[in-house]
Amino acid sequence: MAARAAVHAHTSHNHRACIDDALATARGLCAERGVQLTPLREKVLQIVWRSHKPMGAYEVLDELARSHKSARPPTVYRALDFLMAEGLIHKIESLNAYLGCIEAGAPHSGQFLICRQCGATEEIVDPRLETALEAAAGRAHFRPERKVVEISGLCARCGK
Amino acid sequence: MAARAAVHAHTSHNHRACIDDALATARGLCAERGVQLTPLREKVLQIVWRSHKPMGAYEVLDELARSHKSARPPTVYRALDFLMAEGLIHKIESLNAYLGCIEAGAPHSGQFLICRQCGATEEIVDPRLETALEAAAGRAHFRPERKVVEISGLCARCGK
DNA sequence: GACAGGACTGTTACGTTGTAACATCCGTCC
DNA sequence: GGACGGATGTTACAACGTAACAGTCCTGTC
Ligand SMILES: [Zn+2]
Ligand SMILES: [Zn+2]
Ligand SMILES: [Zn+2]
Ligand SMILES: [Zn+2]
Repeated sequence: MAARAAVHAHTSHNHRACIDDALATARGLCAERGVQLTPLREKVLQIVWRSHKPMGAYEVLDELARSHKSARPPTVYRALDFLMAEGLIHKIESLNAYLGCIEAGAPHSGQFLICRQCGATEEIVDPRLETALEAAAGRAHFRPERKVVEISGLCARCGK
Repeated sequence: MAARAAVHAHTSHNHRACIDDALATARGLCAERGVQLTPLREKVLQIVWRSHKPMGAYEVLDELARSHKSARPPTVYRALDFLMAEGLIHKIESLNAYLGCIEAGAPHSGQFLICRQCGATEEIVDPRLETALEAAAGRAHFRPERKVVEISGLCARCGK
């Protein structure tokens, strides 16, 4: 797998590299696992990765339909479901939208920082926060499986 | 404000007391703030509090319509929006459903433990987790405003 | 080569969740 | 009385998501 640059969603950067990296990683993981990253699924992944802003399913559909006339809601949702199952994208529950995963291959629920100003959403992988979540659940005698953490506010750039 | 029993959502308890307490607290807070907890809004709050399972807006609507023939989606969404604005209920984003707040009056984003087996959802107010969220955001130079924390899994009872 | 099975995609139709926009009602203030 | 602001009534629609069945394509088997 290609080395991953430490890019922050809200900063300007060579986003082409983000996309190429995500696609290469996805191809590698799917090959390893013996699942099919079909052209359709890859195209949807590419569309989701067009930016660091979570993208709604119908927005993906509109994009997809430009090159794929037969695209319908199930087309998109099936691809999104596949990509989520393989850990290649996340759903942002508070926005009903989807975002490329920056740590594909390492199973995890995402932790997200969503800028309400610019929309850029950064996935963080913070072991201390993960520990705190486990501990909080443990104190309540709860066995956690999926952890949704979505923090909205202002990113470094928009926060002045 | 009435003293609040430390009740866990998944355990059996005198739920009537939960409801009475929530309504009393709501009336007190709205009076203090000079906002109107109208009969309609109070009824919706009561319906949301019927259980410790998050309730969908259309489920609320069905209940409400039994006693309020003119109820329509906007009727319910306006009441839910008011109750959220006053911090009397929370929206559970991962379920598109609504839950009574156990700490009304103390402004906070909720932290929730959602049992996938029995559906009971417990709101926790865990200062250590809160601190960890703030710290994680801070390390990313992010200024948090709203924090969505929804942990799904098995509650103490369902986890065997 | 026929054929059964499985994975993927096409297609139609519908279910669920949420909102815009405008009308009406009602109490308060001048 | 008349203007206003807050709350509710009412219609229509937008946005998000899924069920169900049909077609395609590949592959393994006989
Ligand atoms: Zn990028
Ligand atoms: Zn991720
Ligand atoms: Zn209770
Ligand atoms: Zn609360």
